[in-house]
Amino acid sequence: MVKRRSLISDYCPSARALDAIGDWWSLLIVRDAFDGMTRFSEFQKSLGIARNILSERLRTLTARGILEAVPATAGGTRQEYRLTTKGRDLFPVMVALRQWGEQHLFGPGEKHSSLIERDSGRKVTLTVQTEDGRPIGADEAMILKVPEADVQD
Amino acid sequence: MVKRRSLISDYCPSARALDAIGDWWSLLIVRDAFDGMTRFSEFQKSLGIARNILSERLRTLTARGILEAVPATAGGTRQEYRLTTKGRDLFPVMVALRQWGEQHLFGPGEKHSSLIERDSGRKVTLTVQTEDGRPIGADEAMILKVPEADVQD
DNA sequence: CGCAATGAGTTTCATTATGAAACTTATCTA
DNA sequence: TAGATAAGTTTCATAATGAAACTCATTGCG
Repeated sequence: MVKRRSLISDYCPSARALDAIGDWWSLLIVRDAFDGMTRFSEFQKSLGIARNILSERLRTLTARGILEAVPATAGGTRQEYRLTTKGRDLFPVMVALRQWGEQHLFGPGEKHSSLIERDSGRKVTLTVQTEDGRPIGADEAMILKVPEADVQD
Repeated sequence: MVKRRSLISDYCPSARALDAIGDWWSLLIVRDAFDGMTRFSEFQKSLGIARNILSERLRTLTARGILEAVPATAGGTRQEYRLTTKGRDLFPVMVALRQWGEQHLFGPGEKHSSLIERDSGRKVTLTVQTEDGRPIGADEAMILKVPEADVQD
């Protein structure tokens, strides 16, 4: 398998995003990180991921600035993996995935975990809207491409 | 490589969502579908994906009800792949990925395509909020787990 | 109409990524 | 201090992927 073509030079932000976190495990690790997990073994137990793969993914996520590795104890060699600001900014992505999953991947009456506001207990939702706050749907939006003239090879 | 463990029975909607569309190509195909592509060769050219893999992915996305295959011409054997309602409901996921990509994966001054409202030309953004419309951040939200008692093995 | 070009796949084969298990240090804990 | 746990790394078998060649239908087009 010739190494997968990188989309890092693509001018579509979604493509670059998928290039960074679009592999199988990364977003699951990030989900667990949002859930408060920080240690290698926590991720490993939660996801059932092979330890060599987890090791590689944590390294990559750290290299990409989504997680940061901080020493768990002073002078120790063990690490804690924490979300960076960049990582925490993936929150809307997680919420979007969750919302779609709730809508389409659970049977009626089937239980699932929920995302709520800590203080009020209210359900958290996500809205696509224009700058001035009007919610809109996919059919009302369009992609404005980068003009060819501005794209350097 | 023993077949990847499915997360379809996970009670976390994000995990199920990733199980459905979390592989490398699926969301890129969906992105192109949002962009109006419908034909095998369009996807193939746009993504540079191997044709056997594209074939398999289109089959899977169709089986999962995210795309639907409709005959391109009456009596013909060629297909058109169109987003279903379930597929179009992935719009917020795409917007979330795009927004994160714009924020974190482009240098200052580097051009990228933009998502705008067709009629007004206004930028489209995405907000995480409570039911009553107040925007909130990741730190104000928490996951409410399914009580163990309600989870059947 | 007939033939070349294109579209939409499928098959085959080489290579890479993944998973499981065993192995290695380092760090806790009783 | 010894045994248990944490955090990896190495090794090996297997599955997933990619490229290219191949197949068969459809489309142009002269």
